[in-house]
Amino acid sequence: MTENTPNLPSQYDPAPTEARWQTNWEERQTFKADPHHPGKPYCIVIPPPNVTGSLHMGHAFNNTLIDVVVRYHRMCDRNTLYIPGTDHASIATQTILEKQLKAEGKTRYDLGREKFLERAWEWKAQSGGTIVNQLRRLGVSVDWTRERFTMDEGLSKAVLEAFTRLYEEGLIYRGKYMVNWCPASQSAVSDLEVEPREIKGNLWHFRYPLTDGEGYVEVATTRPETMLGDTAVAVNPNDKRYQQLIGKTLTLPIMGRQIPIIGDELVEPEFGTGCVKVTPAHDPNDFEMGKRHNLPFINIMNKDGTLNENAGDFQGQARFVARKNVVQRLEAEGFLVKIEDYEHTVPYSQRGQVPVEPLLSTQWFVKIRPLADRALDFLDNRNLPAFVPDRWTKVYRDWLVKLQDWCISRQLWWGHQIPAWYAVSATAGEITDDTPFVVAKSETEALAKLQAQFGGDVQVAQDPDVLDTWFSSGLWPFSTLGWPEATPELKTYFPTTTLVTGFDIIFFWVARMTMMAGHFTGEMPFQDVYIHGLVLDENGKKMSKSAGNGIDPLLLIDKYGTDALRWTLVKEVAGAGQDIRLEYNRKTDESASVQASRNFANKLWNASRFAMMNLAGMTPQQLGNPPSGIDVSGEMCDRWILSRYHQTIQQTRNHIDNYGLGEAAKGLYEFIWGDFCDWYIELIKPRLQGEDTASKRQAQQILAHILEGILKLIHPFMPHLTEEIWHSLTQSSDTAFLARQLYPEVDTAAINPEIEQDFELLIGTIRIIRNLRAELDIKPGIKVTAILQSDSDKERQILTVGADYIKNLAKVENLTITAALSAEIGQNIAGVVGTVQVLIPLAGVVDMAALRGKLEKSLAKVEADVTTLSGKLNNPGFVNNARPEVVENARNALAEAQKQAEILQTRLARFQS
RNA sequence: GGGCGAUUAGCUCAGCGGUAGAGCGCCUGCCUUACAAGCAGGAUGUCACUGGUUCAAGCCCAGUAUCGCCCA
Repeated sequence: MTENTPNLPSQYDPAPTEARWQTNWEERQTFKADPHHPGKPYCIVIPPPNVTGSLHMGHAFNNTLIDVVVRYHRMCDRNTLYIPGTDHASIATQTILEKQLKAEGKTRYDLGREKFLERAWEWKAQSGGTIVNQLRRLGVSVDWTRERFTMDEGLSKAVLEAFTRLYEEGLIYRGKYMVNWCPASQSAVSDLEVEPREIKGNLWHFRYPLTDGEGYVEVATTRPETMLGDTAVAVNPNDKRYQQLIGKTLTLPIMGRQIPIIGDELVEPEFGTGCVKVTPAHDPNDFEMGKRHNLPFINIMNKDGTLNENAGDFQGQARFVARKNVVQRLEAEGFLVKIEDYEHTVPYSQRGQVPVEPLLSTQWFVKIRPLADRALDFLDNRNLPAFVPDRWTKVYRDWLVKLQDWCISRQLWWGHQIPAWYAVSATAGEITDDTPFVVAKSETEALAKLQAQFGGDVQVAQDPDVLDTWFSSGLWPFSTLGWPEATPELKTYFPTTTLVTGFDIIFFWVARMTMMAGHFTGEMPFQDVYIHGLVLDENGKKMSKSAGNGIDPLLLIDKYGTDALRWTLVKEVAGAGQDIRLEYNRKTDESASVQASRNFANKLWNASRFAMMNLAGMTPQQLGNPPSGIDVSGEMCDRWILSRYHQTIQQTRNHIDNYGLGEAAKGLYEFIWGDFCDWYIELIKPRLQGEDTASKRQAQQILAHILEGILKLIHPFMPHLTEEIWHSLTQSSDTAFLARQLYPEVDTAAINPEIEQDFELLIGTIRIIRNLRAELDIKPGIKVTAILQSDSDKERQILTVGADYIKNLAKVENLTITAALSAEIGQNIAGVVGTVQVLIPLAGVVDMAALRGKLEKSLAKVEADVTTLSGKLNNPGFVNNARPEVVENARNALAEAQKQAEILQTRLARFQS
């Protein structure tokens, strides 16, 4: 230790360090991008979280993975931009607001649209900062000066531009179609926002009488109330039972309406009775049949799920109340045949958590085929975007192939209001299905257009609906860069490099971005799509709000530090796409795996402390770089650690370049804790405290050089800790940052497999001696005598070079390295490594039986090896067919095993005598 | 019903043709002036099952089972 020892605590305290660097990075605009900066651009846009949400483990995982690759590429001198931002989440946000209103006994209609939106913006301002501030605690290296929100001015402009262009190109239309209606949100929802649920329900069988009095037909349904809107009964035209009925007329019970029996191939004769009731306004299949057979479309339902005037006596009843009453009435009138128990799937609205109602209504749609086909063309002909792991390509492709028109209108207020204006003079302000309209970028423009058509005193009203949130999210990779303006950002950073996201939104989001970008920019919005798995809870279950099994990342950050959480999330990722499971104890809020990562952070902290205590207050720069790997002379361990270091650089870079983040992390862990801390630091301690100034200087140089390299290598994973240590180590000013240093470059000349292999013999020898010491229960402070015998000149040479290492790390006083054992070495115990036999003379009383047992066990293992290896080599099939180096390896292994067996037999024989 | 993934040490997971690995946990011994959030040593496996390909199979192929996810 020197007079310049920095006074650092022996335990790393993440909280103050992390807060300090987060503030510092942001205040100094460390991650602010400059589109005019030279260097190959590297850009990632954040998958925008819901603005009124809060940070959950999925966000933590996603942003950690993104931040690792972003920080890495920034350090590789790419012109890097990571854009943060949030999404307005229309349905989710509006649901929250309406709940708040309900608590006050009000509805949104009591407030009116304008006041409601004022309130929505207030809520956004108040809660919107939450998730953004939580993101800061993850230490993400985003450019905060470019933070965006899907409803901010620029992005709203992009939405307006996209909508009007699609409309003018005939790719957006308004029409009356069957949509998924959520009576809870009172809005249409897309197919993706509907989840099927297995329900134990009933199948009701009814009798409909033939008008001519010649009997009945029997129909079965899971939704009895819809019979009020029936306009036909259908049978399969090939069904012999009913063929003759086609064309006849039925009298619909309750309503008394005359409805035809039609023949349609769609009817499955095996289902129910083979006769199906047809309700064209309330079922997608029936809708198609209705169109084919020109049936009336009778809508019996209001937007809130109650029945309307077309439902006769049942008007005003909620749909499920009406269901009971309709069944009761049918039973009373003798039309109910039977009620069966019936398990079936019912589509539920994800947001509203109620069954959706197929409803015929007027909505806006995107004509999707041209957009999807374009995206498919990019995928098939240019492999864009490239999915990692590749298996997601098929999922994405299949989806695009079968994609149907996208309903983009939502009967909500929070969101981008549809830029369509209607001439409502003739309808007293009402917008009907037939009201003429124009699409325009502003009311002024719309008014001008309508006036040109209808004259000066036309009364206009804007479409009250808003757009699906994903419409604006679909523009995110280019709207955030300034589109439709031709900004320098757009020019430099688009197409973005990579999208990192979970598989759950490939359809929702990824496909919509590729379609929108393909259409508006003629390019795919990113080259690669890195799809990661989910964070599962301690029981391997998906974390979800409804299951209540989420683990709060902030709790773990408070307890163990951000770097520890980041490290845990990354190191558990296998390959690229597997789910990860997080260990967690719900009683104590402790996580063994995050704790292990905290311990690793502390290990690096202490190794750094040790280094700084031994550098005489000098920085790596002041000490100067060590001789390059190939030239470094003298100490074998110096050449060894430099070889290991450069190999680690190479592997880490390769892994990150291929999205193998977990592998990169594991490799770094082994190098830092194993090679660097357990071996190199221990090996150079005598030199650091010794008198040989040249040797000491070289050890200091390498120690400092590799430590600084380690800090750089691991910085993308553990940014705060490394930034902190780097400033101490390099004594850098507050304006320089590790985050902006260059990532270490590999020097392949320093990689020396032979040295590494030789070094394994030394490590093995040290381990054997330590093991023998433990067997003999020799206290750590006591030094022993050891004899190393080998017939191999090479092995003896390696042992001689490394003699001091063996003496120091195995606590050996008298070390003999010899080709031939002298006769009088007396009683001893032995181990074997390579073909070196390691002997420690026995002193005093020891447990002979135990030692013999140990020898016998080793021998048995080695003999088993000999058996399998010689069996292999005696097999001509192996020798003739296997690759030469494989056979060679087997020969060497056999020779070594035979030698080891021989040594152990000799020892055992001598031991017993 | 269609598709995808998983099944390896008590637990969490690597390994994807050439004699089974890591971390945690467990056992033993250590407060060795970087670190007890640590150091050293140790034990632990019909690699889900059944066939097949191969000189050689956790690893490739076919099928079976169990669990999970996605789509209808």
